[in-house]
Amino acid sequence: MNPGLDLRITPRTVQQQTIEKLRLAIIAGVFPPGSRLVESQLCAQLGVSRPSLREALRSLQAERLIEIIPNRGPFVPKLSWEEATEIYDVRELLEVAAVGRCAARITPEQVKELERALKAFERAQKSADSLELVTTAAEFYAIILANCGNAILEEVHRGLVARISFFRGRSMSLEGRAEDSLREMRDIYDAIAAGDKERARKAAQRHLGQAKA
Amino acid sequence: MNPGLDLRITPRTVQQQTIEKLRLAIIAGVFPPGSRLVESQLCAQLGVSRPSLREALRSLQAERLIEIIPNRGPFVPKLSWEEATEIYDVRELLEVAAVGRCAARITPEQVKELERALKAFERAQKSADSLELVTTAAEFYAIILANCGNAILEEVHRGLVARISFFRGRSMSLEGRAEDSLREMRDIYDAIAAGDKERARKAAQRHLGQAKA
DNA sequence: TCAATAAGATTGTAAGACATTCTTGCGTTA
DNA sequence: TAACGCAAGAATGTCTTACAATCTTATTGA
Repeated sequence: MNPGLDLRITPRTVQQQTIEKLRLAIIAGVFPPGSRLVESQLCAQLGVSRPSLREALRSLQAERLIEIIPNRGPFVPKLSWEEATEIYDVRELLEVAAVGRCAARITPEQVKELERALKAFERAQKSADSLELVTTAAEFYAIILANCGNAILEEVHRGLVARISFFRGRSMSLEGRAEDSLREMRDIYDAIAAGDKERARKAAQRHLGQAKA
Repeated sequence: MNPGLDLRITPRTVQQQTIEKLRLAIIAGVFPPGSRLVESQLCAQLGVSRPSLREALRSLQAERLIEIIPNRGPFVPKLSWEEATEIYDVRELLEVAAVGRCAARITPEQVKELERALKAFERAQKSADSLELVTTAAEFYAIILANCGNAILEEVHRGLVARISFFRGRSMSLEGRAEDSLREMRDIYDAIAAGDKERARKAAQRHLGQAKA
């Protein structure tokens, strides 16, 4: 037997589902930044008891997706421009590293996956669908992070991306930017497919540097 | 009035204190990796009710300081060598970046603070106190992270360091390694004090590369 | 010896209760 | 009129109790 393999089936508990529903709702912007989350209302909407809900809220607080002020309750934080910039900076750091690592270890099968993601982004760019652009670009990077060979790197990255999800819907909609993005992402893809670590890092650095502006 | 300044006084709630006590206990190794955390026992030890304790446990779970398997309860995870390596890699990434940023923006006052931390490490090295070595080295880096100008970077770093705290007690005790560390850390300090970003990054890279072995 | 079963322990979830704190509207007063 | 203070209502923090579901362990029987 392989002792490292855990075949345990984890039943989906109530508050686990509560966490996921709330997380998705927050990321999707159902609760806009600044809005308060009233326990009694959420209990009614989700159909769970207050203890279960509160446990879920604590998890989301630890993820920094919500803030909880004692005696005032939880609310969705408003990202200041400063905080958003800091998150973007760290995210860039992680993504550049991930792209480099990915180039050094990617398999042909994963290259195919990445190619599919790139084509999805291309389609989104042609259809000028702003939401699709964001989604497919995120998917492209998610694949890179998933294949960078470091699960921690991926985990931290996912946490940061979740926190700026509301912000990102606004950024990609700038005209003309999408075309540049596609070219830059293709550069990244080419370098990764060629297994050229340094070129991949440079391309990613360029892309993210552009996106910052 | 400065709208960015939040003067709110946050009362220390029961489960906030519970989180902190448990976090410290886990980091300090009171609950060794692999040990189970039984709710009823913790309630009695901490003097809090089960709902409060469970909320605290959810927070720690989100921080990855504990794991909770449904119907089996929480336990302190055993770090595999693989996971530890991944955490170290990301930590290195963050620290090198932080050292560079720190060098570019440090104030004379902060240099003094860093100097004190370095001297504390030097004293620990002379007294050959293994625990002190780990503590003071961590403090040295904590100061750098606190002054790197990016709170997110610091926050992520702190989360990762907490997860490998139990691991680190074992590493620094190697004979001779402390002397090298001191020299390398002095290099980092000198470069930061001189405001030389690239030299600081190189020195940090060298130090962490050494520590990995 | 091994498997099946039953008892005990632990967790997941809910409901209720109460003190504390925050918010808000109203009335009073300068 | 404006500012202050007070009181009522709402929401949260915390605890207790309760019970079903699940896991662990010990016992029993083949």
